[in-house]
Amino acid sequence: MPKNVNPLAVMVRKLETHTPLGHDDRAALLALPHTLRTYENQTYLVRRGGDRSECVVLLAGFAFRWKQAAEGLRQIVSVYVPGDLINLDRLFLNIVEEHIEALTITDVAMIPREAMLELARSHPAAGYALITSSMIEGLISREWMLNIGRRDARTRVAHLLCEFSVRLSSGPAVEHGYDLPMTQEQLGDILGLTTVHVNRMVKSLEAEGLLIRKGRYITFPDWNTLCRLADFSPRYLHPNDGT
Amino acid sequence: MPKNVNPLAVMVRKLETHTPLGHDDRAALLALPHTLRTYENQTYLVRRGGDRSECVVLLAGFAFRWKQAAEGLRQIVSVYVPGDLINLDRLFLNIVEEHIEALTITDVAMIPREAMLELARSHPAAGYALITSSMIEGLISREWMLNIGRRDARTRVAHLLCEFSVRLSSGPAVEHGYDLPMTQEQLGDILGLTTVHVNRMVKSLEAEGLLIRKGRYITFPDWNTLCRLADFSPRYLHPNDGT
DNA sequence: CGAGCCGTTGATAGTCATCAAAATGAGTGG
DNA sequence: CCACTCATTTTGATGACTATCAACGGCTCG
Repeated sequence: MPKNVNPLAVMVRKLETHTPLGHDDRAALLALPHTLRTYENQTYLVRRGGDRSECVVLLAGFAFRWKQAAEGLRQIVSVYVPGDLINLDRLFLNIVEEHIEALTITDVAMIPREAMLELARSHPAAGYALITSSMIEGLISREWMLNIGRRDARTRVAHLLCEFSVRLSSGPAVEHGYDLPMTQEQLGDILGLTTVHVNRMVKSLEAEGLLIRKGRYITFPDWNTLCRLADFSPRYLHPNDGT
Repeated sequence: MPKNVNPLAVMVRKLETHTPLGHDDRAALLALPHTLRTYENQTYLVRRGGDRSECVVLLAGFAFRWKQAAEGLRQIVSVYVPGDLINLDRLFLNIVEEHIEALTITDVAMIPREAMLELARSHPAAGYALITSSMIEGLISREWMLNIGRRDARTRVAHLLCEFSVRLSSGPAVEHGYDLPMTQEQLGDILGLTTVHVNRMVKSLEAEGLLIRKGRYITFPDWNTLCRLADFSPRYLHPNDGT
């Protein structure tokens, strides 16, 4: 990250993809007091019963939120990408059954809770943007529910890979290829599948020429066919386009 | 509903279960302009591309939100009970891939969008309460993801029945029995199972004496055992208790 | 009384989990 | 540079859970 660039700019840029902001609002968001931290891979960003006094913004790297069933099986319920506010809900709720963990090395900004609430009062449009981002998280959750509940394993895997492709590319012109930030075991924990079966589905997509892998880097030679097979449409990721 | 009672009282009561409100805030919520409507069973309360100018409050009856996969399979992603704001997210998002449908005959109040936004500006605590209720909806969604993704069919069914039992009983002292407002097919659409398999799981629970049915009315002779078997803990439904 | 929805049951098939173990690859230290 | 370790990916064999298909019974309602 270059010097002299406000670290929160990545968050503001993200908010502006779905909500228009005025100069004042943008300035107020960038002026939020914050402290920067770096977390290692596989450490908790937010833990059960942890501190509720700060809001965490993901600046670089990836993180995920998970829950656990009685038998120890894990379900990943959200994945966060740079610019995301990863625990906005903890401004309002005492959440004890969910954990947020770094998927890679991450840079985050911690913003005091009071500053967030005050911002929402003084700059309604900025508060509106924050709430909107949380509502989009809900949209994604519900699409995941559909994915897990009503699509077969291959379609599920393909759908998730498509979603990441869109979420990780900032602009529409970017090629559909990226570095998958997680293991197949973690994919399984997102999709409600076992590691073994995820592997077989990935290989099956590869065998059909819909996916090319070089290590963790994947590309999609035939994006349109893949989307059709995956039952994927990016509409739920960009709900306010054309409105 | 008796005369001289403000229909929105059911909503305010619900909000107060998770967020304390002052007299002013309560009064402002009750003073929201609204029109009352009744919807028949199986009609759309909110439909794709529909009107975004009003917020719908469920006063009596039940409703659900659903999405559809390519093959026509349906996934129910939320169920709403009296007092719920069922489309708060549409104040912020243009949602086209989700529908909200009445499960029973329902009474609703329609509140103009502008009045809602103005209320949030003039009475921050009331706005806070509204957002909190939306965050709780997110908590439930994520528990459903865990349920669908990582629990077997019997546990899934039992968990859902436990959840409804808690959500439908207003007070802690209420017995754990209620009138199930949906068919087994709809249960399947919530749980990602087929009708046939839901039926078998329900019967299996019944055979073990964990469930008694009289038509749609169900009771739980051994609530504690059922909760254990269902991997159910009501914590996610009452996130702010003890905080 | 017929129509239609809902719940129930049986037989069969298929998807995905489970168990076990071998490859691959990155990182470490000698 | 070469063992060596460890996480991750891959493969095979087997079995369990759930879907699918088909049909029947019960109930409500016009």
